[in-house]
Amino acid sequence: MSLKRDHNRRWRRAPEKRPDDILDGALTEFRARGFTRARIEDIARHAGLSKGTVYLYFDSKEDMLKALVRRSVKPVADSLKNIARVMTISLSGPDDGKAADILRAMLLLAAGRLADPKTVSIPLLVIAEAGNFPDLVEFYRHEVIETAINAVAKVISCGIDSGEFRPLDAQLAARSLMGVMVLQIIWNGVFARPDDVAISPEKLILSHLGLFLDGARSQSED
Amino acid sequence: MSLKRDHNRRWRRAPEKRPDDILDGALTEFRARGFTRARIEDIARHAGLSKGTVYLYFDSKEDMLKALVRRSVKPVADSLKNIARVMTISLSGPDDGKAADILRAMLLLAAGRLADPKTVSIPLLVIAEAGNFPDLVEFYRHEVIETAINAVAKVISCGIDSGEFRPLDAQLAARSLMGVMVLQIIWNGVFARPDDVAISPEKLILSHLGLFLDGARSQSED
Amino acid sequence: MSLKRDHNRRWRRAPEKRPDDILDGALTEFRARGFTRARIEDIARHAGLSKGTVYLYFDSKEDMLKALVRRSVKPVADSLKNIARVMTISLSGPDDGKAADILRAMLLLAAGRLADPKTVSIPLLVIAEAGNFPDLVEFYRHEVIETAINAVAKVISCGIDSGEFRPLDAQLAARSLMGVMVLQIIWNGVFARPDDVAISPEKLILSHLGLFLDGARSQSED
Amino acid sequence: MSLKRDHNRRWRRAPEKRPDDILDGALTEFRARGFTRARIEDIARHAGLSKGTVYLYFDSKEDMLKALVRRSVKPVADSLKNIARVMTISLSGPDDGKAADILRAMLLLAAGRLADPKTVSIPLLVIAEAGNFPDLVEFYRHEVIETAINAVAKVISCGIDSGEFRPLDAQLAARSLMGVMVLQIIWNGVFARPDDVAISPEKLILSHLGLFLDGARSQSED
DNA sequence: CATGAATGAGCCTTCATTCAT
DNA sequence: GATGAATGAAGGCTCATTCAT
Repeated sequence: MSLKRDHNRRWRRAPEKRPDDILDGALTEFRARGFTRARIEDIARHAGLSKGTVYLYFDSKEDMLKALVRRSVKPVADSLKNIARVMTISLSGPDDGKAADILRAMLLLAAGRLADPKTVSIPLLVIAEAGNFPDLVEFYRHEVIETAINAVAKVISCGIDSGEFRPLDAQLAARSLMGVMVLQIIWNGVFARPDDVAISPEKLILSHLGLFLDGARSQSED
Repeated sequence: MSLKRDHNRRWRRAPEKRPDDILDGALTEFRARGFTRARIEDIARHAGLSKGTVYLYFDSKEDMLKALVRRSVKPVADSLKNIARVMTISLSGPDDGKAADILRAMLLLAAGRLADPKTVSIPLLVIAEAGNFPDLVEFYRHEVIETAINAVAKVISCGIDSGEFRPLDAQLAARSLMGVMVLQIIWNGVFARPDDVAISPEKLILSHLGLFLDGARSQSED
Repeated sequence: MSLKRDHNRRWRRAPEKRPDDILDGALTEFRARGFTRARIEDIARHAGLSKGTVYLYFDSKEDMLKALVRRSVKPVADSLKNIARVMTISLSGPDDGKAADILRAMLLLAAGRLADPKTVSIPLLVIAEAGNFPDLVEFYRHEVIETAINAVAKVISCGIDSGEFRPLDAQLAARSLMGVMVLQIIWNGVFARPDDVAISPEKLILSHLGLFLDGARSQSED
Repeated sequence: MSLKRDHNRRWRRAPEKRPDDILDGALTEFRARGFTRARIEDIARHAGLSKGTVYLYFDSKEDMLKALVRRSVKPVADSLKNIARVMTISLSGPDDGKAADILRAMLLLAAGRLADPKTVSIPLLVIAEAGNFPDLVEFYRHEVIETAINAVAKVISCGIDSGEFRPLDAQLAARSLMGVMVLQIIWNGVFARPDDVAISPEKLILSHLGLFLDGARSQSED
């Protein structure tokens, strides 16, 4: 048994996981060196494969990028499904603060994702390569950004309708709410250093939500 | 033959403005095709120069990127100087809403900048090339991000101290305030389409500020 | 799982015919895409086999090409044997026109072959890959070209000796006779389009032979 | 003066001749190793240039092949123009043997070209790469083959009309006439060895023409 | 100073060949 | 025997940079 160990360096991982392993490697390299400068050979090495092998799973480097973004969309969709569930539960609860609770659930869920560098890297990649892959940008905008903003805006609208919030432009308010997350993605993915006192996403988001909700509930004094 | 020399040459600018022209061209190309894929020849053409000539002004493509970012820092510093002036004026005014007014001035100033694509492109470029130029990132973090956040946080702190705002974590609150701007930069620079109904930066920021200020002034109900 | 093994496999031929099937596939691909660009996998598919399997029958792609040419030599040898038979028969016939009859038989036999694209492709392949396989060229020259030309030249010599033809350089005259066939091979294999009014090889050859024989029989007026 | 000799190996040849030098190198390599296996670097070396430089003159390897064929068409057109001149002169001469003289002039002109390996290589290249470049084949067929065959056929037709030749299918007869040349191109370009007793193109063609003319003038006995 | 021809390092992609199953 | 996943050499093309003019 142990004799077969690492024989000729073939067959290291379960073949079924190859595409995913490759995408992980691609993500790492794309983020570290940018799409253009990332070398297929390095990506392959991350997955314990040789250069040529990745072409058994992906047609081109561009294809990898697209698969990467596509793969990152699923979690967003799943998240939104979860939120819908929270929403349903919440709607059957007591009358006050429903929208607030849902928004909190949404943002905390998102905050949870911010901890995973793999998740955070994708939007950064899309941003970095925007100029070269307009269709990718369009896809991401539609499947992630608009989907998420609209979901938040809808909850805010409900809150306004039920009188929980004062009248607001829901689209703008949604952006007010989402902005911090974007800032945090950029911060963590681009500017944060290992030696930084990491800002807790939860704290940040609860603080933000506190300000937002108080503001949204108050009668504007301005 | 030699009579033809120097004809149909385009629009020879004052040599003193050359570096700036080149940087403008570089910015355009860097944003359109990414740093790696941008070609020196195209950058040169934007400035009405030939390939070789840009090397009289910059040592390398990398050098151009760094100069570009360095150049973009000045406006930020200038802005903050302006804010300091506003602050001084405001402090000599009536007692209420001073911090609020300063914050409004700061954000509107920033909102004004968001309209200029040239300004907006720089942070996107830094984000895109973060992996390849750590020192650039560090420079930008220190000279722009931290400077700006700290300025905002300081004003918020003043507002808290004067009782204008309820007790808040000024750093977190500053991020709450700045987030929308980051979101807007990303949106305009990456995802917005020409046919979009453009979101007015002023409206967005005033809406955001309204929520923030109301929230910051209220006694938290949460 | 293991139950599915060996299903939807295509049409398993008798293993004895494999090499020939493979060579047929190789010929098809070599002609369609050139030797270098032909892919083993495609060749294998033509024979209903998988990539690896062809290596059980041939050592390399180069080996396939050589086998292909070797295989094409047999029909030439067979043809010449047939001609020898015709010659024998003819020799026992009446005295006039013997050489002419033999030449006619030879050319018509060859003309028959010109209709088969598989036959015609081989010399084209040899021509195309001449630079890369000098030994192949040498082999083909010796086994096919020289053999055929010499056979024709020999018949012409007989015709001269018997007075049927005027004195001629038999080698040159043989080339005069064979040239049209080469032209026709090139034309059909390279330049002819599907929508062309196909030139009948028989007509062409009989016309050619008519000219040649009249010329060879006449006393030169030039 | 001699100090500048070979300085940094730049500027060896007259730049105006570069494209032609490159094409010569390409022709050499294409013939020696086939289009696919020919390496740009080797082609460049033939012209005393580096790899990248050839891309200043040609867009791609394919482009070189096309330019090569295009370049080879001009001599053919020029030849045919020359023949037209010969034809005009001949027509004003004595009545007998006009068509024969013109055909002799045409074939001898062509025979002269056969001595130049550069000329002979082109059709071989077209034949070798036919499968990969159908448009090139079409171009060559139209601009060279059909043009030449039609020119010959036209002269033969004149000869028939004037009673110089017996009734013949001019298209087939033209092929009878041209075939030897094709054979000779193939022979010289593919099968001939340095140690062969070279067949003189003139002898071959005069012999061929002798047979052809005698045959064409005689009243068919067959 | 300005030019742009020339250079050559760099990398994606293909595919013949191998070999564990 | 048969398979097809894996390997890695090879080469076309791009473009930052240099430098003779």
